[in-house]
Amino acid sequence: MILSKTTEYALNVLAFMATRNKEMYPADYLCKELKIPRQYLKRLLTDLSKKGFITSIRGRNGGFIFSRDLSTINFLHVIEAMEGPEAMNTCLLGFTACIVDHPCVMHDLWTKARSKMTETLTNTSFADLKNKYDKDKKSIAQIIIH
Amino acid sequence: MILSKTTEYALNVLAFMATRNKEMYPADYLCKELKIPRQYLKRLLTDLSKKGFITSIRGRNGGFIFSRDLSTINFLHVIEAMEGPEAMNTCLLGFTACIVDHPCVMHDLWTKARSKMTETLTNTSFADLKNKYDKDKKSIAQIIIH
DNA sequence: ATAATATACTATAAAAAGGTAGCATTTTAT
DNA sequence: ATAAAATGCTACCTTTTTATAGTATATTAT
Repeated sequence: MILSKTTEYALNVLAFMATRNKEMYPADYLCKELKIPRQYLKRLLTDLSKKGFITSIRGRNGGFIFSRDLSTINFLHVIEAMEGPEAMNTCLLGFTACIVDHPCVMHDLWTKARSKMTETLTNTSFADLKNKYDKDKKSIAQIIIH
Repeated sequence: MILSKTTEYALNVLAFMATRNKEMYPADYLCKELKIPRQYLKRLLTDLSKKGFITSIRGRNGGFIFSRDLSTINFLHVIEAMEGPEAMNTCLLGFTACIVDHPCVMHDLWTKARSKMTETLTNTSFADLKNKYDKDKKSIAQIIIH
């Protein structure tokens, strides 16, 4: 499963923000915690806020917060926002003409297997992530290591 | 699902070679049929032969043929050979430290969903692909459109 | 007011992926 | 032998992705 580094960063940032209980996440703080290149992360954060996942607050004491309830954002939302709406919908063989009317040889098999995955990505919101994190924290010392 | 273009080309070429009944596939022929950039494809074919999927035969009347039985090559083999052995095994959140001892928050869920997919890729050999192609060819006019 | 601390923007550099061109080498039909 | 037809190799170019630097703008504690 290969997502672009940028998408991984995005999921990483949002997962971090979702599981901590801070009121505000300044870029520099996130940068330090997640070891993502400073300027690149800043641009990513601006991008994520333009995409409606987080809200930016400028000025002293500013930073970023989620702009809507964690339960309304799932993993597929983020992946598709970053990689394009068709990212999880492409033909395994790369045939542009592989569509319902003219499926390629792998079509049925692939669609079935892939849908299992996107199902998971759709059914998991960042609220679920937070719940799991809060629950597991008690038993496992370090869940996200960074 | 995002594979690199090169990996898509690789699957495309091998799927094509597996389903046609030619004795030999010269690079120029594959290039014309599959519309993959000529020189790039040549390099890819050399690469695929070095990786043991196909054998190159030089000189007049040369070209490429599968170097082993179609039933011994599955889709995961090719994807991992192209993208690296860990390609289908990476953490969704991109945490390098997400391992069995210290799983990340998404680990269980993700591993489960993903394994459904790799299972399909493992269980489908290029012989299966050929069988499916031969069977479907009768009912669907054009299965692989290019 | 002003200094401190944020994000926003723009331009550019570096690295990786994708693609091109030309020539060398190998094989075989003639 | 030789020409044709194939792969092999190397160097380079283009595009995309990732990363950096510097400056502008906004907000607020003091």
